[in-house]
Amino acid sequence: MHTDPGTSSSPSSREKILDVAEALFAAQGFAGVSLADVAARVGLGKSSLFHHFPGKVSLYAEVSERVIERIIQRLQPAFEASGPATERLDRMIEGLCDALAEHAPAARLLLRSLFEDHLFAPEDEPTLAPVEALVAKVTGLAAELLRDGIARGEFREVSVPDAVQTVIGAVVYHYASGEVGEKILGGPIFSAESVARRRREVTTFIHTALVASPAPGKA
Amino acid sequence: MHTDPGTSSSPSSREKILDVAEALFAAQGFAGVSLADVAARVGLGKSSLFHHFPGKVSLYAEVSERVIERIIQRLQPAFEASGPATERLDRMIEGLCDALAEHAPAARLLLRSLFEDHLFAPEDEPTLAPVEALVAKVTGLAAELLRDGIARGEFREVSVPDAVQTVIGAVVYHYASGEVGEKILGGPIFSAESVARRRREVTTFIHTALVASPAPGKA
DNA sequence: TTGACGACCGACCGGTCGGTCGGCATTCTA
DNA sequence: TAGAATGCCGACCGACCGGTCGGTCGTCAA
Repeated sequence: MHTDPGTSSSPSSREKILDVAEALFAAQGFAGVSLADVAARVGLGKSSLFHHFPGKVSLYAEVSERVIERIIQRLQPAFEASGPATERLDRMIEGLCDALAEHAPAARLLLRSLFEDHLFAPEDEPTLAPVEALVAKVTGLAAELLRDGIARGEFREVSVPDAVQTVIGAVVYHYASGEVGEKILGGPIFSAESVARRRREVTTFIHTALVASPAPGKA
Repeated sequence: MHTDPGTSSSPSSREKILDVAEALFAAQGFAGVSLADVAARVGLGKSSLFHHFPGKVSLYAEVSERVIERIIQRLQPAFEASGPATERLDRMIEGLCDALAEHAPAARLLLRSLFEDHLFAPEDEPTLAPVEALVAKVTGLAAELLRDGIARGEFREVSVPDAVQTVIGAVVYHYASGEVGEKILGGPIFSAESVARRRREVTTFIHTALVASPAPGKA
């Protein structure tokens, strides 16, 4: 009947709006983006945006949902696998790296979505609720993976919530760090070689930090 | 003669403006904050803000400078010490944790300052330049510490820029994670016990990840 | 007593914000 | 061919934005 995100309604304009809005929200934040700018870059009149989305917050929420869903899709195999926790951990981090690396705005948008809670009125909460649910889902699965690894004796006995927080920060921040990160790296963040090196480095870093036994493995 | 930031001019109002602006910028971002709101919370008329700061970007820049300078002050002893790199590393991370923990808005403001580059016009660059310089200084010192530790054989042979990025993300993100972080923790972020636990966990995490030899130390 | 000065204010400016409204094509349906 | 959606648009609205302006008030030095 109504908006069926995926194929029906207008397959072109709606997706284009989401793409443009995603890039702009990531670069300038919710308050820093004007719908007139979004519309102009898509090639539509501003009022046409309201045909596809009831308002700015809804557009922002849908953009965020799309980003997180894409990441969850990448992490699913790591969570569903049944091997040793160390391997699932590596697969999770690699999947997260890949998801963030192949879609530049994702990391910034993700971190921003954590910061910009206080910008929305209480009446907007139901609109944002699905996003919060998705975040809670993925962090819950990560915590479960860590708990399992500790129970199996594969990981040190760390505080699981703190470890989840550390992993999120260590992985996500890098792809959101922009110019500051590139100045630290001395080169681009999203080049093929940089992405590959980052994946290797951060996976080893977290692996080494969590695994109890001395030998980090065959890698 | 004119504005001497520190003690002269109006010791009260100017500091109050900076305090209020810091909290608001951290919570809502540069674009999300209105000067009218700042003025109202300080208890001044909006036009009085322009008496102390030439404009919004200058206010933002000075707030950011103050935050980063406070952090650098905390890290100084770690950088100036001359003991083993492992101890300096621990001291650096603990200092960073303390600085971020005792001043709640700091972490969010810090991360935001990385994200909100694209919000400012080229003409604002000279105003923001001191902030970038301070960030470059502290990241440079951290990189130096890591390089030294590797040269001494105390740390694994990691990619130093990546390790710096990982440390920043692992430490800073947590104190900026807000409601999401508290949902993951299952409790407050800035309570005394939470801060102490976090400090211990993240220090051990990074220490374990970087140090080649097994024993993480006495702490 | 005077006069310069810093802190402060209300009123106001041009411009931009998110959002609304009525209407114009095109296309699908019957 | 009637008619109902659908996608889109320009014009418009009230609210709010950062910033300016002219002026008031208390303080302090001469």
